[in-house]
Amino acid sequence: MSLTLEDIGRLAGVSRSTVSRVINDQASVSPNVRARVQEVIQRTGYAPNVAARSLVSGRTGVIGLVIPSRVHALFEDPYFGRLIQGISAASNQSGNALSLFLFQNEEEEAQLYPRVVTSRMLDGLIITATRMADPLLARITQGEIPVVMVGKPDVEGISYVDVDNHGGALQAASHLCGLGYERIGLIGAPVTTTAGVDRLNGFIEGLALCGRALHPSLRRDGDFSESSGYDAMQHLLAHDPDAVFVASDTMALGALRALRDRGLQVPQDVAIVGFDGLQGSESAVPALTTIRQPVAETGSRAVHLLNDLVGGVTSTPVTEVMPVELVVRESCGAVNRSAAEIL
Amino acid sequence: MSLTLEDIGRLAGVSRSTVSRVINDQASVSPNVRARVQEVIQRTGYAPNVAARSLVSGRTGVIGLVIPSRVHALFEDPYFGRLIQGISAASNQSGNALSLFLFQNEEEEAQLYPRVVTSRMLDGLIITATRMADPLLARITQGEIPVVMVGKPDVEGISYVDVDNHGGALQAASHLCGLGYERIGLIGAPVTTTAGVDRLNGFIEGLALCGRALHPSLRRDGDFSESSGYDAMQHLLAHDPDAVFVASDTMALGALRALRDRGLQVPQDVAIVGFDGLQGSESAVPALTTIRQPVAETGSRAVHLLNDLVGGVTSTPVTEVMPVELVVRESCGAVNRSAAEIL
DNA sequence: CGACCAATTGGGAGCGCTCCCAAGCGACTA
DNA sequence: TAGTCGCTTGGGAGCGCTCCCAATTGGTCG
Repeated sequence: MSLTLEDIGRLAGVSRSTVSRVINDQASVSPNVRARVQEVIQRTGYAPNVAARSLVSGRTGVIGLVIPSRVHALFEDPYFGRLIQGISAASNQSGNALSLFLFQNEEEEAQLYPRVVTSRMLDGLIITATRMADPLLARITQGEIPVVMVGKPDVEGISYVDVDNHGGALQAASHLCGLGYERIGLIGAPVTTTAGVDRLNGFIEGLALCGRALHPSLRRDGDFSESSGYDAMQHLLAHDPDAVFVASDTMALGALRALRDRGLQVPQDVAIVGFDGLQGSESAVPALTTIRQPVAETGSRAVHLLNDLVGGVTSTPVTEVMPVELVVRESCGAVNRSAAEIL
Repeated sequence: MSLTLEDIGRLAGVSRSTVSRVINDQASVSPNVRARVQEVIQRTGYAPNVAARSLVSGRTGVIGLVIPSRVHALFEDPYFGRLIQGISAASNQSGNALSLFLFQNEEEEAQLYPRVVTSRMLDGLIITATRMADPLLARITQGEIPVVMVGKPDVEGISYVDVDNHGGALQAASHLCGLGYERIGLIGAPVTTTAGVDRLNGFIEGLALCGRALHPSLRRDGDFSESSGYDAMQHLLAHDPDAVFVASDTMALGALRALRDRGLQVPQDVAIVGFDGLQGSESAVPALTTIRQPVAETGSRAVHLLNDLVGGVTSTPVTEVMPVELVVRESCGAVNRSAAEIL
């Protein structure tokens, strides 16, 4: 039914081995033989059987992307779509296929993960959206397979790509301080994630640099969902903030909605700075000032690190931190401010 | 390094063949041998090498999900996240792995698709988000591999799962007519998609049932993006609609933003009905009346159909249409209306 | 008590590929 | 001219599994 190396060899008048050499770009094939073989491959549309190939080579050409439990909620956030796009693009480019593992619950995870890893169907794994003390991380460190994480894990010895959560939050705090706000609050990301912890600490440090502290009543954590941002903002309003840093754009959208419902103006009554730089932050009303993180690039870097690991280029755990960028739009009040200054 | 059937056999004191029989749940293995083998498998954490297995069986246990070009824009829409979740869950459940193919452009698609198909890495393919006269469809019909589409293709002979776009749009039109609106407009989905065409026709038919027609100046098509909904609504406003059916929730959110920018009230000045039933439609201001489609279930059904095709249960193309449901919230004015009636 | 049968088990073959070694061949040197 | 070397090329072995057939076993029946 399907063509084999042997078939191509017969058609080109050479042996299986020679065809294999041509396909794998190995030296010591005479130019005209190479050309003849390539012509036959082109004409027949032959592609090597990946099963046979990986049976002997031990490589499958497939990398896995694991997004563990509780994603049901998380997928609401456009972040994952962007990440998947970045990872997919880089995989395509490096000649890998991408397998997606979305685990609905821990049971499924516990059942599927070991099988996936030990059945040798993957060359390596990219894992994201883990939480602290995630049972998944314990499995990883047993190290049957190369792993790169997106987002810093809370254990040592695993390669990862992270974004500068700390620096971004610090910048957000400084920006709000610099604009003269006095009662600056925080809607935080879950502190069960390293991103949540880093954004919290960066924010606190940023306030400290301006001689301020984060008053406990002006902090409320959400779970990355829009509605949790809405709820958190409602609580904070009881304590009268004049500015709030919201540790994700999706939650910031919820915060904006809460303010609108209360009839409050942004940024006049309360200024807002978000974190992520997602599509929706630009078309929000008012347009959201935010810390933009390079999501697709983060995914792409993870693929490259993983390929290095798989190819044996790297053997020790590697770490990379992607820069973030403050994007000033309307919600922080900086625009009005400078307009006022100009007048 | 890695365990093989032979190793397990040695540990259990039986042969390779017997272990294979146990793993594949075949008859004619004595109960105590079976138990002994299973114990060894459990203890060692053995999982069969998928490459070796699929080399001989011709099955890989992997299904592919293809989302073709131009998705860069589309991924903004939470629809795809939901779809992927549904497909992933069903794959996990049926013991398949899921490979994701996001093609950034037609070139990449033309290059990768044939290789993926002919290299036998996939048992079957789910394809979505194609447009009319999509070059990808021409390839499919050459039929090297079982394919199920999500969304009706514009050619015959391919299995697919679709949602009742026509019926949903018809229902939206009837609902708005029933509420007494007179100048009912449409922000359509691209007519380069069958969903766009079906929603358009369903809407026109629904108006016709109430003795109305869609005036050309009250129709404007978007491209599923929030901003296209914004733009379309701005144009429609020049023609003074009192209600608009927007053929996707994401575009409806854009339409809502356009109305807010003009200082118009929803539903008092313009009523809105969306289509999709996404998360965001509920927390929109005002909450969006919409036609809810069962996205995850659609994906799940596609996996099941594909498995039937792969397993040889089905051989002729199969078609399935998922029901949709009108979800009445605030933006259509029905709530206020009945409140007014009560008074 | 011997022959036959079903149930269970083991091992060979082969899936399509890569790797390795040996053979062929032309050209170049002593 | 004979020997040697390097470049090409072909074919055997084997990756780990499933499938098939043959061998063994225990039990049953005439």
